[in-house]
Amino acid sequence: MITAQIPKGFRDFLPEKMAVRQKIISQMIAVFESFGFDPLDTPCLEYAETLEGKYGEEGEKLIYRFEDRGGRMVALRYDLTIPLSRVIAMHPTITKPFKRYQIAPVWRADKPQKGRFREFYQCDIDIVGCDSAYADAELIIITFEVLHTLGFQSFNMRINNRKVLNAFAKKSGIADEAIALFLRALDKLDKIGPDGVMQEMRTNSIVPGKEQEKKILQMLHAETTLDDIAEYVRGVLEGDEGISEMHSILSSLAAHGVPAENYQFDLSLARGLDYYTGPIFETVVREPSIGSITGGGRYDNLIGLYTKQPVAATGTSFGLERLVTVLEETGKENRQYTKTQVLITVFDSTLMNNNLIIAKNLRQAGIHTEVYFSQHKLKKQLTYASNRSIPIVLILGPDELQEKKITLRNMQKGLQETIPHDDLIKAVKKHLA
RNA sequence: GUGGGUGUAGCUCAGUUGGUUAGAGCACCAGGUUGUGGCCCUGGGGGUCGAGGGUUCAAAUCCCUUCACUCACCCCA
Repeated sequence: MITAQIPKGFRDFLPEKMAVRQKIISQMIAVFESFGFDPLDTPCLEYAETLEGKYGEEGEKLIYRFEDRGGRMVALRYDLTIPLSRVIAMHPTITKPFKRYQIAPVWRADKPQKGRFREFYQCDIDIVGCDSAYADAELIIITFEVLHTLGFQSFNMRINNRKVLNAFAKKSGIADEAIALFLRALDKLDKIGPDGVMQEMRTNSIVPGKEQEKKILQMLHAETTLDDIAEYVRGVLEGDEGISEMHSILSSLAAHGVPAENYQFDLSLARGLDYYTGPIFETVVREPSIGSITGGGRYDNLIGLYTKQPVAATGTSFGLERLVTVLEETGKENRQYTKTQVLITVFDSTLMNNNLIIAKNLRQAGIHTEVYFSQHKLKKQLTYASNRSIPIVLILGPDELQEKKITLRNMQKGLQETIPHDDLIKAVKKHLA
């Protein structure tokens, strides 16, 4: 027996859901294109080895992988960044810097919960073949523009840099093998506080001594500024580079007029994916508590894994479902989802051809028109229009036909008028205005 | 992957210490109104009580298994 279900963490999108999604997507694309980004698409399926070994230990477990009929190991894409890197490696002659956007589903074999699905849409923007920190800054500026356009009020874009983090770890005497653990502990600062982070570092025994512990704790406090960190890592080449990138980014954001309350340097931002090499960033919203709604960073070494020539790249990603969830919970969703503007009701089949001609004329005038096909009672036809929030209903029965007139009912106002045939388009437009 | 919570009508949920034909509101359908949605009135349809097994004279209720949903952790968009 077939049970009418779909796999856990997957979803159907009914028209009202699609309306919100499409609105977000079209506004987002407008912003992307205004910054010179072009669309690019890649297949859902990749060879497993293309994806493996890129995301780190935790990410690796979440890849949907399986054997196809030919015995090849394949995998559903886990994000849009790795497939893009593969494309760049396969097409080395593509003009750079290459700016692209992509809005497409990705799959993660995660346990679903609020704002977290096994299939979800990422909206990615990437700049390939440019190592300037201004490229990273532009991604953050676009993030702000998109969220601002969508009507988001309180959001916080956290910015950090892997080079600074590495230098921070090095100065604190953390061994190279322990850096992943160090970053993971650091990432929990929000949740468990400085002492909690230190506790976790102690249990993993990654800090060599008391002196280093004291230094780290000092850096974890909220008052710590970028200058304090710069002072701490001074002399480590990587650290100095990272600090200078941070200055470029922060000044760039200020120059673009991004409000200071919407972004900040945050030493505790680590990001889980292994492939980041430079600036990293993510956006969080306070309510609903849903984790991050965007995230990204620089991945200069990734493309080099597929080809001999390394290519610098940076990118960021919006979680479409999470954007929808936030907009819904803050009450910005749009209830009237149909695009239909006019419904033509029918009395009996002899009048149907007449209705079809009127519908054709309305459509030619750019009006979205739907014809009711079944000879249901008028009451039922009006209920249908009402349930779908169709604003205008045309009624043409024997009475109207005789006088060459049409009854136009404005469903929102509950008013109706009978007008001559020739005035129809003008009248409809008047009611829609 | 680890640990809680919840599964009863299309939806949101009641259902007493196990006790006869399992209820309500909303939604749906029909009529009141033979050419008029929303408000009101009347009536109606709809349930293998998530699934499988067990205990019992008797199970929505107790026990076991399993599936699904949900929340937290891990991690992340």
